Amino acid sequence: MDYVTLFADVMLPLPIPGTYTYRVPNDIRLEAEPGKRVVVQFGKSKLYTGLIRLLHENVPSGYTPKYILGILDPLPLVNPLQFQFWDWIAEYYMCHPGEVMNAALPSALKLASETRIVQNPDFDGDVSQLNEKEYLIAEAVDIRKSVTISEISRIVEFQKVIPLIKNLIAKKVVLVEEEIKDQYKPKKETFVRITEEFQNETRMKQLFDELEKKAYKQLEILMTFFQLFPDCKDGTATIRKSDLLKAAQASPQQLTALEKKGVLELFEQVSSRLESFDQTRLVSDIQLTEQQQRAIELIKKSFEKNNVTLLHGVTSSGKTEIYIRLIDEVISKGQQVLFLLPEIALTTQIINRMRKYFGDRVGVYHSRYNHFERVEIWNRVLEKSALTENIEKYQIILGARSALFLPFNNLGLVIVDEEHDSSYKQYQPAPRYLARDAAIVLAGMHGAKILLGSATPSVESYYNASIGKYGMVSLTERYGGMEMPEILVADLRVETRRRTMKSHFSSMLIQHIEEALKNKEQVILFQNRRGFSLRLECEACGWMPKCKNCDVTLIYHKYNNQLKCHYCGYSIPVPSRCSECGHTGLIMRGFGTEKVEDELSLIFPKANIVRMDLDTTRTKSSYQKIITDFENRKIDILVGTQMVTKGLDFDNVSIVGILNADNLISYPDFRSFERSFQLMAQVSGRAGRKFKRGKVIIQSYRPEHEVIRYVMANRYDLMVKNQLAERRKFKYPPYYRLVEIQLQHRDENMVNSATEEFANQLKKILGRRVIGPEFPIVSRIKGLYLKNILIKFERTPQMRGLKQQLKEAVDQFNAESKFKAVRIVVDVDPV
DNA sequence: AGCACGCCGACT
DNA sequence: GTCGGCGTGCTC
Repeated sequence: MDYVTLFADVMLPLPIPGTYTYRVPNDIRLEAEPGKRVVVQFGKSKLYTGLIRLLHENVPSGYTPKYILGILDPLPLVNPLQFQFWDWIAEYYMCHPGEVMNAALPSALKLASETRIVQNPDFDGDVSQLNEKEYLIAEAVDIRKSVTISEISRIVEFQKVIPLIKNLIAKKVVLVEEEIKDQYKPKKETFVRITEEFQNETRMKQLFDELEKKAYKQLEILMTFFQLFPDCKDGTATIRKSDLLKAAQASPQQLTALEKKGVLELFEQVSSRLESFDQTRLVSDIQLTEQQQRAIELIKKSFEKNNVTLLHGVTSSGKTEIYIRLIDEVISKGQQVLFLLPEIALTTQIINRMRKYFGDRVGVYHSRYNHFERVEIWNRVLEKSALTENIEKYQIILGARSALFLPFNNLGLVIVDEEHDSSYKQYQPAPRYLARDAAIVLAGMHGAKILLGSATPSVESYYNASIGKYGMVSLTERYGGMEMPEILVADLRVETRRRTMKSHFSSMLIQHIEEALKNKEQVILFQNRRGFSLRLECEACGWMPKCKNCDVTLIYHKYNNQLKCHYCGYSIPVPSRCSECGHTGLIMRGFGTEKVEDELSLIFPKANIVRMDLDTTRTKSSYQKIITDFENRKIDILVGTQMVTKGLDFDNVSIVGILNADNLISYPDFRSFERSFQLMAQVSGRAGRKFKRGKVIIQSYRPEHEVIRYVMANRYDLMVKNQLAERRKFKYPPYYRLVEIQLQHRDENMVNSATEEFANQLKKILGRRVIGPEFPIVSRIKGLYLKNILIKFERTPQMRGLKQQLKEAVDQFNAESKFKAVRIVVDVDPV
């Protein structure tokens, strides 16, 4: 039959502009569809997974298109709304579409030619069902253990590789190596069922009588089984062994006894990696306070007029119950909900809470999941997926910022909790997007409503609400009538002068901790990361060991007794003498992690002190253990970084201490004032018990500072007012939009002159909107010198055109100047 | 991003 | 005289 040749514009996961046109082979032209993945050769030898964006019949001129080598998906993996969203991100955040694709697709969906194929450990060696070519590949894999796709293409014809490998995977002969790397093994669980012999009712009755006298617990196991499956008399009723034991409160030995008697039989079954959860509570059972009830009504009312509503609720005001109610209403209409949280706020506390009400309809998506779990989640959001045809779809996704990219097709509501959190901004690599803002755009494409929640909204969102662009609903009372904590400031100047400081602890803080411990109450101490790190310094001349690649001092790590750079990983053993003056007296500077513990335990020898920071929470389980121990009151004092401020609710904390408020406030950034307030207010929110007002102690050398005064008075409103005035005056967001342009090169002079010239070029089109060039705080990273140019755009409709001009200027500078080798990184709306 | 092509320094 | 450094340009 004659066809007009079909062509496909394919998007590749690479930092290149636009799409590339490939020819669709006639034998698979019916399978081709936008949104499906294809394997294509790009360049001399590389194979990539691309996505079909568009099918057409326009014969390209000037080159001969290559063939698509294979179509990977029976059904589209990406829907048109997603493509529209990706395009917006690429456009707005000035990056390449391929970079967005890279961020959006779970890596397990992007097999490239260097993906290695290995033998499936379950392969029994039976090659009888393989055809000749499959056999050749199987043999190669057997002999060489691991083979790349391009190597296989030397064995068989290039175009046939992908379908052949697909067949071999289906026949369980080979695996894709990434699966091995991620320790992917299908999860197997033991299930229990009644043996054929005992499906006979009289036989079972007989057994019951026997067991009643001799082994009552075994009888209980059986009774529990029959209670769970009251009308199942055949062998189709199965239950997870662990579930049965739990329900019957029996031991494995007791179950084994039944197995030996031939009553029960155990068998293994592959189960989903994603845990299954039962809904144990009904949303309608939530008892809302009057305040919460009112808030829900106000939010709904606000949604009638505004797409975006800001929920400004003080800490512990019960925002979660409000979210749950709103989510319930949206999913009952058959729509999807996206609930975004900052990564470190995605704790089991919040996840379990959602699962109690929504069971298996909640999916969780964050960085602690491996590639394969992510693919499963993707497929359970996708409207039509071959993989999960008969599995219940997720209607609610609880996730960190990357959850924005899941294949939603019918969003009704997007919630961005802790919307002020700076970790919503992705900085490295591109796309450098701000998830909160992108969520608003995504919701707009779906016609969904957006709820931004925070106890301390960002200045931007608060401003948008105050000018009527967003709706706003406030919760001013804490749940259960809990009072706002009392905030005290320990004046470190006075305490230092009077010599009442013990190491880094003021007498005021120590006194309060003592009292809390006496009352069996718990304490949280907060220290930001900067303060936590230990540096080495020469006593005599002040020299500090620096990284040879980066413009930073090295950080001491106790476990391997080395100094390490936190930017590039460069590390050296601890030097014994100063390399400047040769002095041997090198001392530790900074309030290091162990030091806090050591010194605290000297002051409070009986207290159980645990610290929580990146080092002690490397694994998911260690993090969870600290939380659980703290909840169970096994820990008296918890010392931690930002981590202790997010998403955790403890009910026995009477004292919260902020060890050094000053290094928070003194950070040289236009947001430092806002950030310090948010952080201190958030940490303070951890204080308070059901029947007792909590206390917060802020240690500072500058207790008269405005931020501290606002925190003490709990005056978020004044903080914002102050900041808005400042930002208007100095041309910062929300009145102006920032674009930061960073130039990078390993030669310092090159960066200097390039930035100088580029800034001058930009000034020609953008005039006084161009600020700088200036060195960033860390001016060299991984051997590259860095210099920034900042652009301040006013918020007018013409801004789009100017941004377009900026983009052109960047491309032109990249392509034509003598500074081609200088890398340019553009960050729109830096946070 | 990756890879080939292409022009300048330390080695068989 | 070659091997290899990474600067430059292209990939459907």
